[in-house]
Amino acid sequence: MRREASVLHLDLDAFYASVEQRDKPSLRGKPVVVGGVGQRGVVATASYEARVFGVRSAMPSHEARRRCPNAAFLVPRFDVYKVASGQVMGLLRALSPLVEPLSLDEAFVDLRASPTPLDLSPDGLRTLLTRLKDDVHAATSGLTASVGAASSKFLAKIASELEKPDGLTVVEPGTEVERIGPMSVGVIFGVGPVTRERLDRIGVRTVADLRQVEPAELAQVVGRAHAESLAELAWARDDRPVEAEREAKSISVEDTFATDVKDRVELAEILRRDARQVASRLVAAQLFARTVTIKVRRPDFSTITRARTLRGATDRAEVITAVAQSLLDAVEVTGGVRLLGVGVAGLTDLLQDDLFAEEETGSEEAPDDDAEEATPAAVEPAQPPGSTEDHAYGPPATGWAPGLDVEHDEHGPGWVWGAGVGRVTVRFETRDTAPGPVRTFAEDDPALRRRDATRDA
DNA sequence: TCTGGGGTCCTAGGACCC
DNA sequence: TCTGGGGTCCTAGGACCC
Repeated sequence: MRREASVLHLDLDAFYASVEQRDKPSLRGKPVVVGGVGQRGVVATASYEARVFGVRSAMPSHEARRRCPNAAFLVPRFDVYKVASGQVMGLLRALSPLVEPLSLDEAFVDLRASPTPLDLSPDGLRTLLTRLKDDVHAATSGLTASVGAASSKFLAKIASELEKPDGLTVVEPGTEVERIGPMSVGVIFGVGPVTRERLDRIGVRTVADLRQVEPAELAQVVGRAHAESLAELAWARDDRPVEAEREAKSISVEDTFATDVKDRVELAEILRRDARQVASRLVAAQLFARTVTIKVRRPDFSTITRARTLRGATDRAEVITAVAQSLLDAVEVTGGVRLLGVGVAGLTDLLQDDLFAEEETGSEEAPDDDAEEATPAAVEPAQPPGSTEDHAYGPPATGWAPGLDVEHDEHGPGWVWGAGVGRVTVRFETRDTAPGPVRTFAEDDPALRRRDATRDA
């Protein structure tokens, strides 16, 4: 805890949905839901207009449709969100170099680390934050942020939530303990539904209630490590530093299939494709991994993971594929698989470790008990590449998912309003136009193309 | 027509070593 | 052949976050 409210937390309001409303004038002021549009999709972000109908993040999309059938349901356009996020992070770094992004739409800033001294008095902070919000609005062509400043990360994050959306709250140092006392324990980062329920059973509902619990009892209910941090946070004691550079600890790729997959050959192909993606992300990050993990979710939603740690690290797709495949071989899948994923952990940037991994899967003889799994050569040819590219688990066959940016030779730029039964409906408008007209085309109309909207800004 | 995808951190048990 | 304790590494599962 600091003497001054020098920790800033910024959170962009309904971020994905707000970007969509910015770029699609006809959706401004209307309910918008961004997320998976398939049968098994869930809501990533709902606009405030959609929240009125009870649509929430992580809700199944079909439930969101039931609650708000008139909402526009769009797939995420991460490339565009990344551009906006980068603009906002840039503004934060201009305030102070010590910025810790939590996601595309959220970050902490340590204002104490500013090279030029800032006025950290409550009034000074309100001025600073007001200007920051204006700058965000201008730089992103209209997005709003909620910001909070306080003496710790914990309080700053609570502060930014208090007046959402478009909020600004400075928690004056010295008022923290009384401020959070009446709040639900759920405001504490790390207290989710399960912990809340457990705390509720011992009569703890508010942060102030938490202060009355014996440490031993708390540890019994939520575990030792968790208990210690909860007890501290209940008194607003939080010394966690803002950390700019956080190194990745794992990389993973997973897919939930539109329909459950039972065929092992098909699963092997998916596994290989996922392993290739993981490997290319390792290569891009110049990292190597020692542990390979697979994740299998069954139709009843039960989920298992299987992991194997290699003697050395690797970034090779063939190695990751071979290990993942041998792990999958030992998993019962006759009932079908709903989700399959591949991940790596134990990351290192030491190149020489890779030599060991090559040994492991490269050796022809494998006499010892703990000898490695099949060689890549034995696994790779199991299925001709590309044979299952267009699949139930992939994107829609035509690629015309609602929300995507397109361009038509005659009508210009627009976005996919809907697609199906061989047709695509497009609304021709952009961020800088008035709401535009809607037209329908054959899905294979040669005049219609995907468009890269990241250059619009 | 239940329940995404990408992560982090913690716990608990077993193997293994000294 | 009467039973230790600490430390590290690994695996599996689960809570939680955005």
